[in-house]
Amino acid sequence: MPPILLPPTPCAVNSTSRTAGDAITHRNRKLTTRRQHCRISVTTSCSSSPLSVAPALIANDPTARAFSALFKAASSPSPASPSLGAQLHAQAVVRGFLRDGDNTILSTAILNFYASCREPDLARRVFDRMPRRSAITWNALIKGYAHAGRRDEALALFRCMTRQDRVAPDKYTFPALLSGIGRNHGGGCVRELGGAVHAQVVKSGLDKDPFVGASLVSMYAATGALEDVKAVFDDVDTLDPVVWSSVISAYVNCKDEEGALITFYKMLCQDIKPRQFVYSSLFAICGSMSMLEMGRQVHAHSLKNITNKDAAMTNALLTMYSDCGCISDAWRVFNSNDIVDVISYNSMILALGQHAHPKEAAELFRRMKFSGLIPDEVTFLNLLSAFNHAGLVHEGLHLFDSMMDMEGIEPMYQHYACVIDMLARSGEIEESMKTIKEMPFEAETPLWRIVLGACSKHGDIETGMKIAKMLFHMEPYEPTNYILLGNIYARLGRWTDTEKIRSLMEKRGIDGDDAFSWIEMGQRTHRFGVDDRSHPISEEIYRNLDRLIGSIKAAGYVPDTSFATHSTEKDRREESLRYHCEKLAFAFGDLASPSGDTLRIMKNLRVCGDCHSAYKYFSLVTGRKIVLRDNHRFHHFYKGACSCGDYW
DNA sequence: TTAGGGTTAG
Repeated sequence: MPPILLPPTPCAVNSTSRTAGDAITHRNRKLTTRRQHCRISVTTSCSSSPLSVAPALIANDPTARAFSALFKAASSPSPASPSLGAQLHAQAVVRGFLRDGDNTILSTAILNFYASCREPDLARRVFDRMPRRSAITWNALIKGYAHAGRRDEALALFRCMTRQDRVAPDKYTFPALLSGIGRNHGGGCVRELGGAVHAQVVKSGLDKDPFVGASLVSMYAATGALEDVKAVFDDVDTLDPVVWSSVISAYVNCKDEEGALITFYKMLCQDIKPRQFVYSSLFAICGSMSMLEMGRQVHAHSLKNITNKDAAMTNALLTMYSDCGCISDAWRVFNSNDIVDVISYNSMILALGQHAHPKEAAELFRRMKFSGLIPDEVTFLNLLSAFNHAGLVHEGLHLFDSMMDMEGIEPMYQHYACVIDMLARSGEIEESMKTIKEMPFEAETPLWRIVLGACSKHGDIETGMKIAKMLFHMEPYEPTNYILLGNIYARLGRWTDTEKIRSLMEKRGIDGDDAFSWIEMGQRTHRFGVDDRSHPISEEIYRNLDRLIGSIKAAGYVPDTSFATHSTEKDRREESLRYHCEKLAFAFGDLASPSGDTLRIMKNLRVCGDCHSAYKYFSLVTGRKIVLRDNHRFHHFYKGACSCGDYW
C-alpha cells in the first residue's frame, strides 16, 4: 500500500471584525464605505459571503453607496444566497434609497446581484422599476435568465433590447446570451440559435472581440461542432490567452484530447503564457487518459508559470494524480493547497474512496466539518461511494439516513442509486429491490443493470431473469444487458444458453464494447486488446506471460474458468482467459520496466475476476506493486493481496 | 456588467 500522508487540519474560516477602518474585503476585492465604521475580512476558503456582514453594516446607518458596494461584492465570483440579498434589498427600500427606482447605481447593483445568484425574476422586478434602461441593465438581465438556464426568455429579452428599445448590443451582451444557449448542452436547436446569434455578432462587428470569441467557442463546443470552434478561433484576436483556453477546453469537451494537447503546444510556440484555466483543462485530460508522465510534465510547467494558484487548478491537479493511480501524490497536493474549498474535500474524499481508503475518507469528512466548511450533496455522494467500494454497508446506510438530519440535504437520485448498488452488491438483492420501489424517483436502466450484475454475482437467477426481461424490453439494443444475462448463464454452467445469447446478439447486429488495457511506458502508451498480437514485441510478451502464468500456478493460482464465457470445453475456457488484455499489459510492463518498479495499468471495462486473482499472484511472484484502474475504481496489488479486499 | 477551468452512482 502506498503511504498515506495525513493532511494538516485546515483553517478555513477567519473572520476578524468590527474594529477601525472602513473596508470590506472579499477575495481580493476591496470596497470602501464612507459612514459606517466596520472592518470585516473573509478568507477565500470561507463558505460565508460579504452579505454576512450586512447586520453590522445596517447597524451603522449606511449610505446608498455602501449598499451598492455590498451588493457588488456579493455578486461575484460566488454569489451569496438570494434570501440574504432580499433582506438587504428590503432595508434599502425602507431607507428610501430606491424610491421611484431612481438610483441607477444601487438598482443596477441589486439587479446584477439577483442575476448572479440565478434569480432572474427578482432581477426583472428591479429592472422594471428602473426609469432608465441602458445596455448595462439589459445585459445584466439577459445574463440572469441565461445563467438560470432560461434560454428562451434570455433570447426574447435580447430581441426586446435590440428591436423595441433599440439599444445596440455590445461586447458584454453576447457572452451573456451565448452562455445561456450553450448551457443547454447541445439539446434543442442550439446550433441553429447559436448560428443566428453568431450572425448578429458579425453584424455588430464584434467577431474579433476575445470575450465574444471565447463565448462563441464554448457555445459551439457544447454542440460538439469542433469545425465551427476552429472557424471562430481563426477569426478572433488569437493573442488573447482567454481564447486559447476556451479552445483547449472546447477540445476537451468534444473528447479530442490530442487536439487539446496540440493546441497547448501551439499556444506555447506563440509565446502565450498559459493561465490557471489552461492547466486545469490539461490536468483533466491527463487524468482521464491516465497519462501520468504527461501529467507530471504539465504540473512542472505550471509551477514555472503560475505564481498564484487557485482552488480549481489545484483541485484538477489533485484529481489528475488520483486518476493516474497516485493517491499519495493527490494527498500531497491536497496538503499543499492554501485554498481548500468544498470541492477540494469532495475531490479528496472521492479519491480516497476509489483507492479503497474508506476510513481516511470518513476522517476527512469529519475534518471538513470541523474546519467550518459545509458538506454538500456531492460530499455525501462521494463518501457513500467510498463506503460502497469497501462494502461498508452499515456505515453507508447510516450516512444515507443521517443526510437530512445532519445537513438538511435531501437525497438525490444518485444517492439512492449508490445505496441500491451497495445493498445489491453485498447480496441484499431483496432490500435493494424494495428501495427501488420506495424511492421517490423512477429507476433508470443503468441502475437496473447494476442490480442485474449483482444478481449474477450472488446467483439470484429468478430476480436476474425478471430484470433482464424488463431491460430487453426497454433497451433491446443495449449490449450490456445481453452480456450480463450471458454471465448469469455462464456462472450456472449453462453454456448452451450463453451461446444462444451470443448468437442472438450477432443476429441483431449488437456488438459489445471490446475490452482493452493500456500502460504508459517510455513516454508512449501501449494498448492491448484480448488475444492481441499487434504489438511489435508481441512474441516476447506472450512468452513472458506464459512464463508468469507458470510461476503463479506454482504459487497456487488456479484459473477461474467461471469467468470464461466463450466456450464449452474446460481447456479452451482456460485458454480463453490466459490472454486477457490486462494480463498482456502486465506481461509487457514486467518485461519493459526494471524489476521492483510499480506498474500502473488501465482497463476500459471492469477487471475480470480471474485477472484479479492472477494480478494478486503476479504481485507476489514479481515483488511488484501494481495499480490497476478499471472503469469502476482502483485496485492496489501488493504481496499477493489487493486493496479492495476482493470486494468490488 | 463581460469569457474560459476543478468534485458528482458503476
